[in-house]
Amino acid sequence: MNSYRTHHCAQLRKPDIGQRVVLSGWVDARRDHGGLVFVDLRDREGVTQIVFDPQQIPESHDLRSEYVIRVEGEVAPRPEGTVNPKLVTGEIEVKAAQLCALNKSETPPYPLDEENVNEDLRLQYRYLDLRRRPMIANLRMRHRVTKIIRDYFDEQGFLEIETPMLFKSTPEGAREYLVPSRTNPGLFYALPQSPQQFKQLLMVAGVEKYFQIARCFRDEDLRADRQPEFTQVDVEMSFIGREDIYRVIEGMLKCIWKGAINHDLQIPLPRIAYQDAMNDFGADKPDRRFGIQLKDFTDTFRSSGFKVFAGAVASGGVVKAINAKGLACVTQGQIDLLTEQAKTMGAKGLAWIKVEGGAWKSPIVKFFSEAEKSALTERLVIEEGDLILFAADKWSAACEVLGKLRLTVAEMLQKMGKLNIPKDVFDFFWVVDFPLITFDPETQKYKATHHPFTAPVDEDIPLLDREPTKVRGQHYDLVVNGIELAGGSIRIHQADVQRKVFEDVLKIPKETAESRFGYLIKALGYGAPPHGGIAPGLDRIVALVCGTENIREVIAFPKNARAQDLMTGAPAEVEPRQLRELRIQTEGRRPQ
RNA sequence: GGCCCGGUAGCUCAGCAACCAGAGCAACUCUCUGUCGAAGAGAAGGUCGGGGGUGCGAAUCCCCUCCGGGCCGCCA
Repeated sequence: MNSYRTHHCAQLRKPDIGQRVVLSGWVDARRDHGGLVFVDLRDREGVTQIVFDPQQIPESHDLRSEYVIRVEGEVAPRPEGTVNPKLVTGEIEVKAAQLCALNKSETPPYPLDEENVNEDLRLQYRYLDLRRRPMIANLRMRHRVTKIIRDYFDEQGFLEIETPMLFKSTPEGAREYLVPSRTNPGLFYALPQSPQQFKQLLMVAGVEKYFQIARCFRDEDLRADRQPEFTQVDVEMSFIGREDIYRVIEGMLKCIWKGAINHDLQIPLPRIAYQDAMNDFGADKPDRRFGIQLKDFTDTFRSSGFKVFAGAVASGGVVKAINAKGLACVTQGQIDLLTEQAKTMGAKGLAWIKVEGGAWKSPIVKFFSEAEKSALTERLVIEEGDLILFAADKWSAACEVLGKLRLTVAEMLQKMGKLNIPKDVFDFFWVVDFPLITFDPETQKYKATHHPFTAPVDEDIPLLDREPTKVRGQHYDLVVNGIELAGGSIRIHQADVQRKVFEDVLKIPKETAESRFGYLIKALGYGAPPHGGIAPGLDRIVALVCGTENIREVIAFPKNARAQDLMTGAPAEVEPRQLRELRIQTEGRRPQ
């Protein structure tokens, strides 16, 4: 028998009364009555109340928060009226016969039962933070989800295969973390942004069904749902099409939601086209849990007296609007903020109408004809108290601006209590029919919407040369509640098509394509099977089932917004000797 | 790189030009045999993030700067 414990701290119940037990754990709370001392003893599983008689055990007065102790004693019923219904062990207590202090503790830098504590303090003392009940629950949930995923893919005949962390730089995508090579002075590895190319090579190798709980690295700016290192459920299959991917991933989600939070997901999931998502919600990952859909008024304003709208239409653009129901109460300051937001996204301004006191209050409404007004009233269902926002621009720009404003006004309405989004709704769906390539105005070049290995939809292949932006990719995103949870595609498996995409469509010089991706094209030439895959974000999945929006809450040791580890102090300076070995010279730290 | 919010005791926060900057909790000392965020008493704890400016007077107003968080850009 283990000498530290016979039971854990959430185990003892009424039937155990009279038993001699040993418990070990941390002092969660102490209530010293002088002639009687209560201690809530906590371990990973829960809390049990210990009662000390200080006459028998005088050291019980000296216990403090987070001391580690071993207690031997007898399970006793709590006296009439002192049962604690908040604890599963609340009907019993342990009368201590022996106390052994295994370790003392410094006074914790912040109270562990406090909900709202500065996150940098929590990150600095992460080992204490993880002792808190919600954090233990999150770690446990992550373990459970990961196990469900492994079991699921195992049952489906997948092999879990590890791929290298030290990879080659492929600067097309996200900024990479570079690792200098000592044995090849002056040369660098890159940490993978994802195991994309290796999993395709595994398909060429004939693995057929691969998955991996894979760590990925991206040296980009952080967000609440973005860490520099994060985990993907990386999946790839051979001899399949898009439908097979949907089926496998939907099955995985159903198992996770059932096993983690006992929630029954309805599958198959709905699918919406990229074009429709943009038209109706102004986003390729729309949050459909609330209405406020975009409406198109391009035809209404084609020959309008309001030249801003008519002009936008004349130059090939569109006019779109949303109705923020009940938001006419916004202040001018808030309108200015919304305008500012629209401008940062490239809009020249923001046209709006407040419906207040039975009148349309707006600087532009005087330009509108009666026909235009009635079209707006009818199609936007305008009523007293509404706020209408317009965008007139190129199709994609107008959609994106209103899509972002839609999220902002929904947030404002939520804060005012005028919009309620239930917590337990999971609106899952697939977004499909993305354009294969997009024109990037910044570089004035075509670039892959997803990545350059994505296969075009078969019947669109003839358009590759003539109208490349019309070509749809066999790409799919999994979206839930406005969050992109996964993205993937059917890949190009013919070397000549892959070469054509690199050289003719993306205009990557032949030599560059060869040096960066030559091994992949070469591999495709040796009998690559048709294949495709997807990569759901594990951190986001776990955050969803834990009910948090911040993935730092479901990562044991996350980085802060500057990608620093506040506990260990990484990143840090290194010894000059280390740099010499790597033949690296630095300019030192950037002066602050 | 841009915008927004925040920084006052160990923690959470109040104070937002005028007694000497406060409260709750924690820590410390003491009292107490049925508490469960124990209670009561006492004593202690502050470069008001830092620097500069305006004022008779600044935690409070202005400027600069540092730190934390959120968002935009960025994330093939």
